[in-house]
Amino acid sequence: MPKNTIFNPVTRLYATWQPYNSTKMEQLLETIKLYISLSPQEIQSLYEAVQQKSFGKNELIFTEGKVADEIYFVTKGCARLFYEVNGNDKTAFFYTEGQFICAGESYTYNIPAIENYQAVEPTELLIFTKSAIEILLQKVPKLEVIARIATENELITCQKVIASFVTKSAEERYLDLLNTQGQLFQRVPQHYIASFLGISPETLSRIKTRVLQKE
Amino acid sequence: MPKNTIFNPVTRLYATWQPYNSTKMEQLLETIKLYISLSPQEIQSLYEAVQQKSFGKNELIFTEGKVADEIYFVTKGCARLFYEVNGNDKTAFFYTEGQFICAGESYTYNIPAIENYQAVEPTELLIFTKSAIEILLQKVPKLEVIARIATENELITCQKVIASFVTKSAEERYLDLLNTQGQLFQRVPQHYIASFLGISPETLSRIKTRVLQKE
DNA sequence: AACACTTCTTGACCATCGTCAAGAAAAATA
DNA sequence: TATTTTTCTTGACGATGGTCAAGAAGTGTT
Repeated sequence: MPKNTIFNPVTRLYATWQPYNSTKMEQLLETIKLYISLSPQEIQSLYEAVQQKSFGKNELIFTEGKVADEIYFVTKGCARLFYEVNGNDKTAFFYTEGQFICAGESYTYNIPAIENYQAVEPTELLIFTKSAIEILLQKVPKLEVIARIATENELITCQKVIASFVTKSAEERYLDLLNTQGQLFQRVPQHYIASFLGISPETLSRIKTRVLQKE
Repeated sequence: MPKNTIFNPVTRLYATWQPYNSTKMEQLLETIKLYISLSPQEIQSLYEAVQQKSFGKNELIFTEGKVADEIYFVTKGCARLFYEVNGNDKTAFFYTEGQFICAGESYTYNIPAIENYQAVEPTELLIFTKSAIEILLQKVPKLEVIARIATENELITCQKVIASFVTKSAEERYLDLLNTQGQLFQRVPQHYIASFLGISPETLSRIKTRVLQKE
């Protein structure tokens, strides 16, 4: 049995049980507590719905072509969303601690995904399978609220990204990212950030020196 | 009393009542029926929650600085989302028949919106005020599903737009738009489309001639 | 410490894009 | 229909960005 086998409720008897790590779970609970409160029993149901998995640096979390049937929650590390486009890959988004990851269209409409997700540092995820979520939501319907809020927040974030592409120059987007997500520059290779900004690595390098000279 | 006054439940006694147009409502019902079925009583509740308003060409539907407390549904015409950025405006999205419009962050978190919405052709909207939605969802909880689906679909659309900015050139984005939303070029001024593609009107004009020559 | 590998920077050169300005075409208005 | 206004196109030119290539800096591995 390979290490880090994903726990699958359907094949429960055969899979390696990955005990949840209470520290990791607490991080999810913190996020949930921002919006609703849960009884000990409800928390127990949550525990039963989730598994945990660790990914090494550069390890792939999910690859295109598959139908997504899991939602991930980042408890540690950083992952990126990238698209494989004729040979080279393009980073479209970063996910850090406290964020949910889901290949939305694939998960919702059961079609093959075009997204890839990869750990860019050692990363730990909580994993909810679709079937586990169905069971969980029957037991604890008010968690629907969390799903709605997570979706709304991601939508708001995406709309801001689009607004930045439409209204701002590459240099402005770089400065914005520096102000709002500065830690990313310490955590992920610059060429990933470049493609997230919609430019080449060389251009990002030149923008950086240009900005430094202005100071 | 100006024509087309927005019906406001709070000032019901003073506002002009805009009777709903059953043809327009049917369009909304068609959209809803794709996902759930409603009893005659539930449809009646929906009718009571909604008002209708017409906008002339170029009329502003919603402007930045206000806190959004309404969701719109386009039954006829076309609207654009634009941002006002030091003097000139930048179009970030188009909404046509069957789509919901909502300044998400403002509506969700009660903060002033930075978005503007404008009719680019004579446009007719169904309007749901926040308070009317609250009442409606208490009466017909299963409409929550529609809210969730509409949010999910908009998220998926936004993710595709971001993917196109990150992975494609301006010319490729133009060709994509032509294939998927070609009618837009017959309906809205080209400089709106240009800024939606993240380029200047002149560049779009040149891309068009370049593409024509390739054929 | 030595080596390999990845990442980052820099230069050269060319392609693309933005801006300004002028005029043509199309649409709205009188 | 005539006139005004808006939209679209085209040219010129400068700014920005992409690509290729070389080398430097930094990481990780043995």
